[in-house]
Amino acid sequence: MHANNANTPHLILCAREPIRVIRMHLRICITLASLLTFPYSYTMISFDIHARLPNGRGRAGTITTPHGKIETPAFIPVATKATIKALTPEMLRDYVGAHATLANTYHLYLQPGTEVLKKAGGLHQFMNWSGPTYTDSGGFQAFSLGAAYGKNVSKLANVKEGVTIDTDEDASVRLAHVDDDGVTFKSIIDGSTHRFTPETSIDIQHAIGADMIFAFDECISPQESYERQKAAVERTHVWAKRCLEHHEKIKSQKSNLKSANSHPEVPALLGIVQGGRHEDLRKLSAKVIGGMDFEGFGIGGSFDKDDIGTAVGWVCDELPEGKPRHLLGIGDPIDLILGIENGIDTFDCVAPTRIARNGGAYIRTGLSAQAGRINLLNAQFIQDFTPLDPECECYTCKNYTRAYIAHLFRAKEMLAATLTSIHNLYFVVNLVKKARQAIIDGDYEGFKKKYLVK
RNA sequence: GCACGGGUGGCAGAGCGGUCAAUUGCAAUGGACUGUAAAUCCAUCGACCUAUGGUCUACGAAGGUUCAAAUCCUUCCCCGUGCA
Repeated sequence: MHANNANTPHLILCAREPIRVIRMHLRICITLASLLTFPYSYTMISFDIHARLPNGRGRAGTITTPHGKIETPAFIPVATKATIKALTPEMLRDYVGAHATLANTYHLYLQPGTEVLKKAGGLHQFMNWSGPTYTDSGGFQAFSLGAAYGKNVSKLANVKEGVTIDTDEDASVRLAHVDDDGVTFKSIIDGSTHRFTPETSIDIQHAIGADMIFAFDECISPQESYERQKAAVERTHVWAKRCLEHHEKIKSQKSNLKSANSHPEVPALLGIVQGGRHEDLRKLSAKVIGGMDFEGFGIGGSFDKDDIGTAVGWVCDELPEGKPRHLLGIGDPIDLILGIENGIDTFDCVAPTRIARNGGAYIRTGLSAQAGRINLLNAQFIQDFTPLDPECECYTCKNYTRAYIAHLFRAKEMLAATLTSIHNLYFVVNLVKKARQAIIDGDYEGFKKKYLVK
């Protein structure tokens, strides 16, 4: 089942029947397993693969959750604080066409807190999003509020430009400190101290109530040494096991609480692979995490800016075939294409909305790095009465001009963020949808040629 | 008309003899943004040049004092307030 299909593309392309049989077999196994282990709780998720790329990695499928389906590959917009910034959930559904959202444990734990989430009836009801949801575990905040705090450090490094070692010893300014047992955070809201462990992260995520939750991992800077990367991988593996055990414990508790009319919903737990830019660490992590009983996988940590696809491929080749793979925090259009062809099923990323709020709009002419983006604050758009992207069919592009949105940005009107966020999210969500269709149609290369205009 | 107060770079507004091409904010120009610390951050912002430095022109205008003036003095021109 876990065979590496990278070298056997013909098998994938030509033999549809065997795949269907394997898929059926797999579903039966999963169903049986969940019936035997957790007879009283509703699962969780299932994953079906419908088509594959000739390279054996990329695939098109469907994740089924208690709140609906996600057709994969899919781009999952980020709703950190239970809101897609500047958008209503209705806009996300009707104008963007997104299938799911991803919220954040650390942020929702601080504000409004799990009691409010529980009383609201869970994340879906609270934010009025009826579709599938994820929560991230808070592991990333150990990085962004820790080593990266106050610095211009991205989790993407450019190896060609050289990677400097992080020698900054002034840890006092950090808002997060990691040790073997967990992470001590300071609240970004009021500075109060809070402790996250694998167990508390899982507890909080259960309380928030998403369909899919992530293990608590350690994400570190790409500037850290190999030794430090290795240590983070090992720590992440220990924490993954603890998350899984704690998750199982909560599941059985929920099962025991079962009454005739209650069907406690249990989220699916996804393990996270780390390993930075190092092939051996990535493969090791994928093997270890992939061997644990997660329902899906996240791929986190830092990457080489120029070569995300390769690292993703190392990992996906090691992960079990039949479970969904989520590439955490990656969303540049070019990276989505590279991720998909290397075996990623879902992505989340703040880039489309953050870039939108800062005046940037994706355009179709060239997805290579900066070529595929315009800055609406540039003087040249003040009297440009064309749509953001002339080839785009989103709500914003059908109804508004660059000149108008440029005016809104200069006037600091909120609608600028809304219109541009709709466009950017539509852009990436639909780019991935088109990739999915191309996989199903067997013309991924044609798709790439069309979208990778230099 | 008299008495005060004031005229500083696109705007607002510091500076009140040398360390001032002039604090700061806004505006402007460009850049960055990849599991959201982010409607944020960074750079530039008098002109020119053989450009981690140099030259010139600048703080209403014109003179003057001084080694040195946005800063002191004189006159003029504007603006505000008060009194006639």
